[in-house]
Amino acid sequence: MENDAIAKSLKLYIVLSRAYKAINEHVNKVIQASGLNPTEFAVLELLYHKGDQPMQQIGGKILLASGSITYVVDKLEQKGLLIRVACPSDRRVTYAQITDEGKKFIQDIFPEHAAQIDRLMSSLTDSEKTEAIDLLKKLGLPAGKF
Amino acid sequence: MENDAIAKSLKLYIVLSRAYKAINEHVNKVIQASGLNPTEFAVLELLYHKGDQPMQQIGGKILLASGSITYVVDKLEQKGLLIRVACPSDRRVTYAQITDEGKKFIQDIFPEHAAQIDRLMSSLTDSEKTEAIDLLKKLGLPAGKF
DNA sequence: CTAAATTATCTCGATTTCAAAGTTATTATA
DNA sequence: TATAATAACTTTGAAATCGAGATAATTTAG
Repeated sequence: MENDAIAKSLKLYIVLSRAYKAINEHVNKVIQASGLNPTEFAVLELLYHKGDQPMQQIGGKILLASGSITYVVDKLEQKGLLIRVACPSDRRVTYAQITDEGKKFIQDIFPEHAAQIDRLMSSLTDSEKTEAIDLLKKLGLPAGKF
Repeated sequence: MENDAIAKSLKLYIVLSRAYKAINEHVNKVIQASGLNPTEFAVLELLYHKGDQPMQQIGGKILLASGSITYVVDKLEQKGLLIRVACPSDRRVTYAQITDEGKKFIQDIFPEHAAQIDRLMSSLTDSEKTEAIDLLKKLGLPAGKF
C-alpha cells in the first residue's frame, strides 16, 4: 500500500527528529558549560578546523542568516576568540580569523566535546555507526527535492 | 585505534545533524506556508492525534519550556484553533483542546505535510528506511547517558 | 486543622535568531 | 567614465524561546 510507505517516511522523520534532539540536548550542555552558546561554538570550530572564512560563507556552512553572523562574530570578537581581517583583494569582503586564544579555547574544549558525542553514540556498535552514516548521508543531500 | 572510533562518532554526529537540518528546512517551509510556525504546528498536531493534553505535558512531548507553552497556546487560542479547558478534578490543571476549526486546519495541511516528508525521504528505499528507523531508535533513547 | 512541600500555570526579562532595509564597495554596461 | 546592477556586510526591529520567579491550588506531615 502506498499509505504504508508514507507512514514509514513519517516514522523515519519522527525518529530522526528525536535522535537529533536527544543527542543535541546533551551536546549543547557541554558547549554551554564552556561559556559559549552552540552557534558561537559552531563558528569558532569552523574557523579552527577549516581556516579563515569570509563572513558570508560562515552563514552558508552552519545555516545562519546574515544578520545573525554579524552578531555572533561580534560576540566572539569581544571575547578575543577571533578577529575580523579585511580581504586585500576585495574590499567588500571581511574574513573571520581565529586568534591564538581562540585556538587554545577549542583545544581545551574539543576533547570533552568529542568524548561526549562518542558516549551519546555508544548505543550503536561500530558497524551500526557505519551503516547509519551511509544512510544519513543519502538523506543529507536532498538534491532534486521540492 | 580508539581515536578512529571517536572520529566515527563525530562523523555520525555531523551527518545526523545535516540530515535533520536539511529535511527540516523543507518541512518547515510547508508548515510556515500554512501560517503557523513549526512549534504551533507541533502543538496542534499533538492535540489532533493524541487528544486533549494538560499544558505541562505538551512541554514534555515536544521539548518546550513551560514559559513557551503559555505563549504558543495563547497564539493558537487567539487564532481559534484550540481552547483552554479547566480540569474539573484538579483546578491547577488546564487542558488544551483542539477546536473544530483546528481539526479542519490539520486535515487540510497534513496530507501535504506527509507527502513532503515522503518526498524528502525518497533517497532511501523502503528497506533502507526500515534500517534507518531501527538505528535511529537506538540513538533516540540515550538512557544512562551523561 | 495548620504548615510545609509540591505541582501547574503564568509573568517577566534576557538571549538568540531572523528578515528587511541600509551602507559601502565592486563589476558590468554603455 | 557614469550609471546601473550586484555583492558583502551591518543595522534595526520583531519573533521565538528560555530561565527564574510569582501566583494559586493541592497534597502531605504532623
